[in-house]
Amino acid sequence: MQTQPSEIQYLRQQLTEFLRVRHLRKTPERFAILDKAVELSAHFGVDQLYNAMETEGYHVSRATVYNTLELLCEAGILNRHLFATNQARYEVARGSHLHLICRRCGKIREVDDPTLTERLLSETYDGFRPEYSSSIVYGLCDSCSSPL
Amino acid sequence: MQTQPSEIQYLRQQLTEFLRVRHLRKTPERFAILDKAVELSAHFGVDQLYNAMETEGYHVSRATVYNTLELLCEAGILNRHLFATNQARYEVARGSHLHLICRRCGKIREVDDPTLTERLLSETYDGFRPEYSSSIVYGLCDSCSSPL
DNA sequence: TTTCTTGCAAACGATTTGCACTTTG
DNA sequence: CAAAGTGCAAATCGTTTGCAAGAAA
Repeated sequence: MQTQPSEIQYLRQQLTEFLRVRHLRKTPERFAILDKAVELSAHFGVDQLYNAMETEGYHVSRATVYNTLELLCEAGILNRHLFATNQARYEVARGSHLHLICRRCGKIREVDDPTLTERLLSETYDGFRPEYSSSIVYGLCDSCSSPL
Repeated sequence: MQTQPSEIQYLRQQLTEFLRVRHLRKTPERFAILDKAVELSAHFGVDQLYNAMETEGYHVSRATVYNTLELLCEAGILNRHLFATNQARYEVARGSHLHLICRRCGKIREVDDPTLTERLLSETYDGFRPEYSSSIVYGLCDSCSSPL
C-alpha cells in the first residue's frame, strides 16, 4: 500500500482527463488536494487533510476541501465511507479490503479480501450498476473484549 | 420479513434479560421504543421513530430515543448503520442482506444474501470478535444510470 | 469577458450534554 | 430513599450554503 512515484502521476492524469471531459477547470487547489489525499493514503477525514495542508503552509478553505473531495469521488479516484463515527472518511479507490470496527472503542482495522470485493461487484443486481463496495464487520476488538 | 406476534414477545424477553443482567431499569419507555422499532421493521431513522410515536400520542423525548436505541444495539436487538446520509439508521438484527445504494439519488435497495453475512462473520480475524456486518455496494440505480 | 472556483462566515441538522425532576428497585 | 432514567433546552460538531472576490478558459 506504499505510494509509488508513478501512482500519483497516474491519478493526476485521471483527474485531468475527468476535468477535461466535464469541462471543469484545472485549478491548483484540486491537484494539491489530490496529492495530499494520496499521501495520507489510508482512510482520512476532511479535517485531517485540511490540517495536514495547513501545517504544510498550503491554505485552502474547508469548503474547497469538501467540494474537491466530492469531485474526486465523482471521478472515481476516491471512495467515500461512513463508518461508526459521524465523520466521512475517504480513501484512494484501490483497496479491496473490509473493515473491522470495534463498537466500543471505534478502532478500525483493515483486512485484505480481494475476492469479497470481486464477488460483490461482479454480481448483476438487475438494473443497478455497481461501482465500489464497502464491507464492515462490527464487533469487539482485542483490547475491548478482554476486560468486561 | 413480516412481524410475527411471537417475535416481539421474544425480543421483549431479550430486552428484559439484558436489563436484568446489567442491573438496568425496566422503564415503560424502553419497551415502547422497542415495540415501535419492531413495528417500523425496515431501516428507520431516529426522527422517523420519534414522529411515529408522537403521532400515536406516546411522547418520549428525543434524548430518550437516542439513549434507548443505543441500548438496544448494546443488547444486540438492533443494528446501527450509517449509509450515504448523515443520519443513523437502525434495523432489527435479523437481516442478512446487503444494501445497494445509488450514489446519485441515495436510494437504498436491499438484497438478500445469507451466505455473505455467514462468510463475513464466521471468519476468524485473530483477536477480533465479529458480531454483525454491513455490506454496501455503491453504484447507479436503474433510473439514475439511464439519463446522463 | 464570462463562468467557474475559491474563501469566508453564517446557517443547518443530527446528535450530545447538563441539569432539574421523576421513577424504579 | 438512593440511584438510574427522563425531558427539555442549550451546546457541539461535521457539513452545507450564500455571496463577494479571484482566476481559468
